[in-house]
Amino acid sequence: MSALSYMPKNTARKKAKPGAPPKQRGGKREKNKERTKERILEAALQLFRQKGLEQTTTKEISRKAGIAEGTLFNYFKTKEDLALYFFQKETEDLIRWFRADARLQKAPLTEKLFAVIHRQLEYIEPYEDFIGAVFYRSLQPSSTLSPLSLESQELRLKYLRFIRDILMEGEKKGEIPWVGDLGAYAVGLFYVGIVTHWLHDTSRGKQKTLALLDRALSLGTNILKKGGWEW
Amino acid sequence: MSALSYMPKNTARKKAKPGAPPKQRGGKREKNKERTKERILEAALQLFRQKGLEQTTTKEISRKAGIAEGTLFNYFKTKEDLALYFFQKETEDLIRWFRADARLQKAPLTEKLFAVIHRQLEYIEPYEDFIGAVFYRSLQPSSTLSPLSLESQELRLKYLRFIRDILMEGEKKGEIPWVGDLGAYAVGLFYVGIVTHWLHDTSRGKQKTLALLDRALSLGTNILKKGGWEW
DNA sequence: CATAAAATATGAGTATACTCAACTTTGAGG
DNA sequence: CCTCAAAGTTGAGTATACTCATATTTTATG
Repeated sequence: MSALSYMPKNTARKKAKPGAPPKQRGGKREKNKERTKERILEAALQLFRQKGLEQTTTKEISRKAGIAEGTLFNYFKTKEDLALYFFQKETEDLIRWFRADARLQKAPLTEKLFAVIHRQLEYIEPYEDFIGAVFYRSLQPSSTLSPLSLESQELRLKYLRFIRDILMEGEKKGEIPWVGDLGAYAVGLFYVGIVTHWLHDTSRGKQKTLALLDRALSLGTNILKKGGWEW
Repeated sequence: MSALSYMPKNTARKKAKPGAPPKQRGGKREKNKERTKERILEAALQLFRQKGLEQTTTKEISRKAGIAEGTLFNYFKTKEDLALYFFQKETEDLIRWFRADARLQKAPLTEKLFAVIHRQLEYIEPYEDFIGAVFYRSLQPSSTLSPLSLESQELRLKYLRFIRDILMEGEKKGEIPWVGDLGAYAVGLFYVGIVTHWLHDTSRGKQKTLALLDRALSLGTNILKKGGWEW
């Protein structure tokens, strides 16, 4: 072997796409990443439901997902972020589900809102044990301390825009007067209240919360019809 | 020295009050405890305001308070508990302050509620940086995971009872129809909304939130006067 | 005052969320 | 197939909230 074989080859090789990311479809890399993310989410969900958020360690999640502990943090900035992911996914599913239901599109506003909130409660039911720890944090405004806040803000905005759209349909059909963005904000706030009630509700099948939900929505739309919003 | 001096004296000494705690007034022990608690709170408040909740370590707080790190946990179960303490104290102060103001006792309901909420906002202003992190947690329902929840529930109940009393005065004077416990709950929920708005409000002196507070309270009482609550 | 029990303080130790420098895998270009 | 840069993985290391066995202080009692 000559010394030459150790010399660096001066074949000024092009960097593989230096600026924009390659983003090729169906590559092994992308497929693996997706599978790993799925495995983390599955492991986390199972453990959160089993032992709650605080009692589940990131070490456990990683072991169950078959990865190193450090890898988990390549996928989710924090453990809280991981928990919040379920909400993000649910919000997206919720919007898709609502838009796909033709009958619901024509239903009265009250029914629409009831259906939306009811579906959300149904979804969070299995997570009851760790939901309290995560739900309220998703409301926190952005702060330099929490790298999560931006994302949870985005989630909140997506939800508010969705509600805004539903209300606007009601406005157009003359079911309620113009309530603007504040209307969506009020519904969001109402949802917080319902979840709080739901978390405390020990009645069979959370019947009390469902009853409250029904009555409060009727009350709200009735008030709006009477023009209570003009102030 | 004889071996006898090592023998246990068999003078069957009475245990100093075995059952009930001594609870003596003005003792050195009680005085020291109070002073230490004050020193911890002072140090914590200063640091929280300076660097926020997350960035402040318990080691720092202890050092500033002139105690060992372990001692801090003899006074407050968790760091969160320490932060929550400010709210507890404020709620107690708030109730005292309201009851001491004779003019306010006779004012219309809207003014009472505005005064109460406005004072709360004023109080939390200096804590803005860490309030978001603590405020929403104080809403979480009890859970075996969080040893804090019981206390924060108690705090919430104290506040709700206070609001309930104010509303009851309005009911008696015929300012609003009977709203019951749910009325207090609604005001509490409204307060959550106002604080959320306040946290996001970048207008000078939080003017927008104050305007919203004023208008929303008028709207609310007007609706109630019209009998909107009957459902 | 002397003593013991109870209350409180202490800080080294533990558990765990998260970081980071070193290692491995992938895929484009030759 | 070979090379190499970029992407991704790894687990030992770090920071820090909280625990607990031991030491110290206070108080009640003879």
